[in-house]
Amino acid sequence: MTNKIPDRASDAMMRRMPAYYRQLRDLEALGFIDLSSKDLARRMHLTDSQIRHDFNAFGGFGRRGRGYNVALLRRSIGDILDINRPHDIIIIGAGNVGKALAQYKGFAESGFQLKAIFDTNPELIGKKISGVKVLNVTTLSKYLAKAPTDIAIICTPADKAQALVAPLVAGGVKGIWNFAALDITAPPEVIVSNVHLTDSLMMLTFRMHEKEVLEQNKSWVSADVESKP
Amino acid sequence: MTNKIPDRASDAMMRRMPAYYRQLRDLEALGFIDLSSKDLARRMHLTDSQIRHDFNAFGGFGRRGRGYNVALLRRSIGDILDINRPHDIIIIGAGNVGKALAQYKGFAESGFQLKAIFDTNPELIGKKISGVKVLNVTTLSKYLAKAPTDIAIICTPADKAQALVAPLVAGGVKGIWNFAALDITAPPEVIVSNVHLTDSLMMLTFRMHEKEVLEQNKSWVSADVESKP
DNA sequence: TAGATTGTTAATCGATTAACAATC
DNA sequence: TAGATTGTTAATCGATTAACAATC
Repeated sequence: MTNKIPDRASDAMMRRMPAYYRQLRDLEALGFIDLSSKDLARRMHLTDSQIRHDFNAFGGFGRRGRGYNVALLRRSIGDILDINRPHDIIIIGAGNVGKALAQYKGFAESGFQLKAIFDTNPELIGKKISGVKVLNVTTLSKYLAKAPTDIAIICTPADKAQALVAPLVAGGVKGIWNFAALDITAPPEVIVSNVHLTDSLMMLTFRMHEKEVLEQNKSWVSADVESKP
Repeated sequence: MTNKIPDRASDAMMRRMPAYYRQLRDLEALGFIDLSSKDLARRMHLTDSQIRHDFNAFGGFGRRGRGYNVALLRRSIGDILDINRPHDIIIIGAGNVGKALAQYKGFAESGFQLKAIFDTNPELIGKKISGVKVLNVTTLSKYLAKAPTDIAIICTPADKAQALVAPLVAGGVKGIWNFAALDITAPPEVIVSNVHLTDSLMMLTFRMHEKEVLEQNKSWVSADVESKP
């Protein structure tokens, strides 16, 4: 309500925001009207204190004694995430990853509208992937001049990714989601998110291995304790 | 060297580990022999202090006055991540996401070997996706009994995901990477990573929007300053 | 009103950074 | 040896949690 001027949100908080949104969307669909921070905390395995703290960083959307109105809260967080309006996106690179993302249903459900796919492969250019035309990447700048686009998803080979940044930025793209295996950099007016799919698998094996080691240590310790009379 | 008994690593540190590994792999390929925490820090936009702190949580792999041996450090971090050995993986669900992950080259390069794909669609069962057979999901338990598997990647519709956990755990799977649109839970002996692709897009629009708002506030402030005589 | 629950400040906890003795 | 750089402890910073007055 208070419409605070927020500082830049921490990464930790930013990561929680979409989870709040999903949870509230689900609860709204289930017919929930009001919800306390305590209830939400239980569902999301967080503390109620953290939830109130997070929401209050943006001004506070609750009513003392009553809790939060689910629909209002969902809309407010949607505003903060800027997903209460549609976003036009394009995909560059129609290989495995690009094609899969193009066919992915979840984006459209959240208001991300795929408008075009770009590639260099003459066999793909002119064809459609899930109803969206594949265009020649040489026409990218011309396309962006005509069709303002919020977000570009880069799914090209690693060595082609960085070169795309300049035309994208010049064309007015404000966010880049990069799946190419090499981190790209962009001027500060553009947000870049570099994704490394194998990193996630490595984090999984790291935790799997860590658990093994910790359990091994635990049993050493108990063996040690047992060996003492 | 000291082979410390580590605590559970924080999420923040865990996220840095694969990035260290990639960086060191690249530097090793480029022929680097020694590397100081300062050099690595510059390359990765971290502080040297944090890097030494991170490495020392696992025992310390450097030599005072000389820095770190790149090959040794890469191998040590590989050990910590447990990626110096191959891992067998299976994919369950051969839709868009499952198929794309099956065709993704990056996994094999990091020692993640796709051994089987499971689906319910009779048209897919028996066919191959990038050289790997699609099996009937009803044979999953039988398969796991014969072929011990480290990691399962779930790419099924949301309502099918949770039911897979029991057979996977019973079959000895130690890690689950879940792309289904609903969070799954598993007993504590198994590591689960729930991925939400749209969350990443929302974080992008969040930062894009935040930047807009912050800049708007900045110009209000400067307008305010200017308006004062 | 009494009970509930927020908004918000203070206390705590944990992660990052700084500093420097150890040592190559 | 002198210079460099780690390993490690202490200081700082920031995020999370606790507490409670405000108020529905």
